[in-house]
Amino acid sequence: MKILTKLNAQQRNAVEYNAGPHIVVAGAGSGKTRVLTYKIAYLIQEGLEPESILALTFTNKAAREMKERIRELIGKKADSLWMGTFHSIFARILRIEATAINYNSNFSIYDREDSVSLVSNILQYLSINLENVTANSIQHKISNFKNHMITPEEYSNNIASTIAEKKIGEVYIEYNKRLRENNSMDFDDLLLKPIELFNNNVRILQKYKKMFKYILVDEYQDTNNAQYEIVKILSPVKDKLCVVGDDAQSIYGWRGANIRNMLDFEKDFSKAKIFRLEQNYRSTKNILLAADSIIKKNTEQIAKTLWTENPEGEEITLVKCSDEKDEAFQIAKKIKKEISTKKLSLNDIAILYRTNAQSRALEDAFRREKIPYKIVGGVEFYRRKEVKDVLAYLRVLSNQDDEESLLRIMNFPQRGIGNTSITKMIAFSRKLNLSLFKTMARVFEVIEVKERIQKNVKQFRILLDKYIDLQSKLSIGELTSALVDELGILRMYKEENSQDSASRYDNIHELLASIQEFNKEFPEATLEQYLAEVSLVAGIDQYDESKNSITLMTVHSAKGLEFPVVFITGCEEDIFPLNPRFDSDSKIEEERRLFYVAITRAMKKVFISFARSRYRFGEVAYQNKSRFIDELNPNSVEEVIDGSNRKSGRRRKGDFDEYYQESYDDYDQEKRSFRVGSRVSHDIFGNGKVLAITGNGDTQRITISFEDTGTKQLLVKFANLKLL
DNA sequence: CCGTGAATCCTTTTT
DNA sequence: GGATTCACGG
Ligand SMILES: Nc1ncnc2c1ncn2[C@@H]1O[C@H](COP(=O)(O)OP(=O)(O)OP(=O)(O)O)[C@@H](O)[C@H]1O
Repeated sequence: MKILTKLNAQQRNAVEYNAGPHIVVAGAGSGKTRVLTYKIAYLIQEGLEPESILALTFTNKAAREMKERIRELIGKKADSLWMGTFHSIFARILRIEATAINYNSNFSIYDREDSVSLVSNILQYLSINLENVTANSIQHKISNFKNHMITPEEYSNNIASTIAEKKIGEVYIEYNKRLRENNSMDFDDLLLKPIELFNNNVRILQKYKKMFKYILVDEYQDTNNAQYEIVKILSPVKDKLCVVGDDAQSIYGWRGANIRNMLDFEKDFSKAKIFRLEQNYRSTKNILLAADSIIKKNTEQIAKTLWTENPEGEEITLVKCSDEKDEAFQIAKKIKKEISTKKLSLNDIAILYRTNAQSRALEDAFRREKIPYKIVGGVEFYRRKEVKDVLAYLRVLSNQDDEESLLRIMNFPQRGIGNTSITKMIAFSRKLNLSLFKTMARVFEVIEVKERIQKNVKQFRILLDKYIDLQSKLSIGELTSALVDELGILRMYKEENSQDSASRYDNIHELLASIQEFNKEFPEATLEQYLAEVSLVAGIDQYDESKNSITLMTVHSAKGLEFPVVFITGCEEDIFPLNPRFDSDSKIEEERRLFYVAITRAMKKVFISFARSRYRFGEVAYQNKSRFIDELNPNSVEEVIDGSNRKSGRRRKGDFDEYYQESYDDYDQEKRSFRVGSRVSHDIFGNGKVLAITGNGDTQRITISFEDTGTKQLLVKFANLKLL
């Protein structure tokens, strides 16, 4: 079998196994994805129909690439595989079966922003105004409930205890009700509704169980309870199920991912077989040594062996910086040096960070130093305001019940329908139990709305009707161009003539081009299909490898990727690991896994940078080097050459605190008494060590790690601290 | 009633 | 630093 020759013995065993449920548990770079890819090719070659294979990946990009690899191995048959993310595959199935769960097949998919705006409208509608509770935080909570499969009723009746929680329960109930009324689903529904669908419709379940003769799941360590449930319900008659994952790379716990799915696989699927892969093909010995020294510090994990035939390789270089600008500049310098001395291409280099906000300083430096870069994630194209505005039009044309989208465009571009009028129309529509869209046609009955504005509404409704009608006559590309043209959106941005509006102008052009392109690829595609596609694109899906440039992204986005050279930036307490102050063990362990993921993206060389101070939330914060740096095996790390003029010149890593301390006074003459590293005492919390000081004057805050009570942030003004 | 500039809040990671 | 809310002038 030709396919199997590209695999080592352990990989081959996993690929050939066919007797029941099995799981491949293995460390980074050991070829888990490769096993899955080859297994699918192998199955097809052995005569299984590609239509009967369901393969679930974490990102659309991963699916696309896997499909491409399979096509290289076995040809066009790969095209009829069911391959995609959980979200996109089940959105597809939900559209087919929508009526069974009382939805229409043209339902809209709400992203986080849409959901927040819906929550915000509900808060107003129910006149709920809670201290310290924002629409944002409630949306967050609701998503969390859904990820843990807690229904609104369950939450309200059994979990909510405080008054605030009861109120949140009310919002949750109303939120789900509105989604249904809007013929819309949020991201989480795309995983919950299939469960509802299959549990309540045996015939539909049987249909899909019969259809999917083999199910394969990549990145199984990051599946949540709902995804587990889906796999469990659908798992084929003879348990032809293969999942692969690495518990040490589980980094989406905050989103409901449950490592237990992985740890309990043997219990959950009877006669499950475990396969292990132990040879790493990606990284140097040094990088594996460093990665291992990190992950060893976690208590909860499946023990794994990982070895490589690759050379020892270079040690990790620590880059000590004074602030985020210095960091960016030093990295730019290192990049140029790497490229010139090792004849690397820009594409070989990735810059990773913990939070998107960190990209700013890096971008500035790369622009100045003329290093071409591409950036993954951040504010994604399809989430930009101007793009979402146009998409909202398309969503209304496709689904008139989508009230959130309708509200978004009601007065965009400005047509003199203000908030007051909209509120009146909404009140009218609630009273008569009509959709807002239907109310628009009867706006003359809404007597509270001024006559002049009634006319505006009516005219707007006529415009929408016209395009709803045109849908069947024009291609989606033509339709959108005509609409954008009639709305005068491009003209509007052109006339505004600011830098901001110029980029909006470009983005609308780009959107139109992307629609045309989609149209060319799928000439028969409907508006719904286009919208479904764009609602589910992630930042990483738009990653364009053909452009010759370095890549900037979060560590989360880098999952599953590999680069010859990796820079891990901002390795400071409070950034990476982020927010250790509210910490539980499980959270710090997830941060540590994230750091492990970061290191293991590298094939040949890792740089780790950290800064003494950093501009954050509008003020300068003094930073401490990340605990993860100290956890690295010293043998895997190069001695630090200190840039400053010191007598000793050469210094070992680990003396950063001292270095820090000396220069600290330069920054803050007044507040000498407390400095990072100082030991202090507090009347209630006891003794502790200062981790960070931010801000000035009355708002100056101090972060202290107390011996007994953990890390706390206090206002210096009130803390009444004594220096020890 | 609408649009604009100032004030205020919040501030992870993402399918 | 960015988004959203608030107050005021048109
Ligand atoms: N048998 C093999 N022979 C040669 N190269 C291999 C082999 N197996 C895997 N590789 C290579 O090793 C690298 C890592 O493989 P892959 O991405 O499948 O690992 P993974 O276990 O999924 O990694 P991660 O856990 O980081 O996602 C890839 O470049 C792949 O081509």
